Amino acid sequence: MREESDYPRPSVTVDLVIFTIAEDTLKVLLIRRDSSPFAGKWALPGGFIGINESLETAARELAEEAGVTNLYLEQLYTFGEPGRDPRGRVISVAYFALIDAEQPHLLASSKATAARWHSVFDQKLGRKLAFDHRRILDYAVWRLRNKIEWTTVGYELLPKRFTLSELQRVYEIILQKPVDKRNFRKKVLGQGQIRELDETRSDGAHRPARLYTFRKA
Amino acid sequence: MREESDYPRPSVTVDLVIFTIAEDTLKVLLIRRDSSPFAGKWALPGGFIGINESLETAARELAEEAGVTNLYLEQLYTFGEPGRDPRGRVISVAYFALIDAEQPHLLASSKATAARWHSVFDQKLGRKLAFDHRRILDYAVWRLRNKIEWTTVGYELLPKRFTLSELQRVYEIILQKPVDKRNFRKKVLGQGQIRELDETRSDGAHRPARLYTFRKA
DNA sequence: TGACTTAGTGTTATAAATACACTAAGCTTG
DNA sequence: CAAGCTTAGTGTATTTATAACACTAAGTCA
Repeated sequence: MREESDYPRPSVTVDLVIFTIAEDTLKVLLIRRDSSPFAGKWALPGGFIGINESLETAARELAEEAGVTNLYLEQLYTFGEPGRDPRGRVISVAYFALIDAEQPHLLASSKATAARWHSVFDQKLGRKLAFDHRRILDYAVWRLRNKIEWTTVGYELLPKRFTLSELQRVYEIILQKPVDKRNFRKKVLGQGQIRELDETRSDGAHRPARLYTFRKA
Repeated sequence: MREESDYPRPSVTVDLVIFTIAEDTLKVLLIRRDSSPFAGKWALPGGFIGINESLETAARELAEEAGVTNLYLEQLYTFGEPGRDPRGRVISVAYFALIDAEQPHLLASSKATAARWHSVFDQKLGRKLAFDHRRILDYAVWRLRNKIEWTTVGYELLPKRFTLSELQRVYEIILQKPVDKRNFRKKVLGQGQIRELDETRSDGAHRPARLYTFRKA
């Protein structure tokens, strides 16, 4: 076992995969790089960690700088292959974040002008990504798909009040397959995780939908 | 976003949680610390990563130094709270490893004399652990429990040829609860992941057990 | 050779997941 | 203001997975 750390140290960064639902698709927040390497390509928001900053705090600050707050955050994986960053050895602790469907609109007014939401399912996105961010993004999508099947994390992508159809649509977008309406409603209502509100929402020439809210544990 | 890394860099280590089954319990490999901090306490095998070494390679080398080879390895989580190591900022990428039930016996003949197998369920173990290794170990046990319920990772804890009773016992030890023999056999045989061998093993005054082997995907 | 001990085997009941089609209600427009 | 449009909302039957449960089989040892 190597003893003290007089060895050269790698840099440590935090990279963020921030998802949201917008325009009927799953979007990820990317920053356009204006300098080498990968100038002109798109990258996950990321930055070096402060020497006294916890990983999660670093992730939250990064999100704020990108104009996004109030997020669900969890550690995803640590990517540390030598050579993944041409500038030198960089180990990146990737985090996975979800924000609700109202926030993305606020982004336009943020200072981070180079930040843009991209559809995750855009086939052309792969070739536009810097570093190994394609792989990180793929892993994050895989994780999101697993998680929404076994947990209630999908609610993090919706505003406080939502309709069951909206919730179902979130599942369909993420899983990229249709979901049976009756079975879906049976399942989520049976879970006891959402509360029916005394309110409905009308939007368009059809029956208004009941609103629900998520009760956190 | 912080730009170049002229900031002070944290140290990065890899820590290993190596599990095996021995003496009818789940064991973890620990190293007795002979120097400060935490002299006399037990720690997970760990070491600083080389500047050109991948995280997984570092983990495998670490295992070899501890006298263990041929392991199932997967990344567990990255622990990076400031203050988790009194010597300074140390970010540790923890790996989770399983070795089969024959290897631990080889350990006695290895050079790593300070290495010892400890029962994970020993109540007194918690207070003997250095750093935040209690937390890392708890998380690894939690992960192992989840994994054996949804995957075939449990087979990694057995030698190439094993009986169904041995496999069942692995599950009972890890889950710390009894498992129904008939349902268990139905499930694992139905999975198509193991192959029946034309061989049995006698050990003691009872009917000999059929041997099986795991077919990897 | 009889007793002991672990190996090995099926069925029934319960719970969970799936497949499937019509009525309800507000809005729009002619 | 009535007819038609559109999405909201609801129940049952089938299939599949999980859980509970007890006896016979076969080699060893005394």
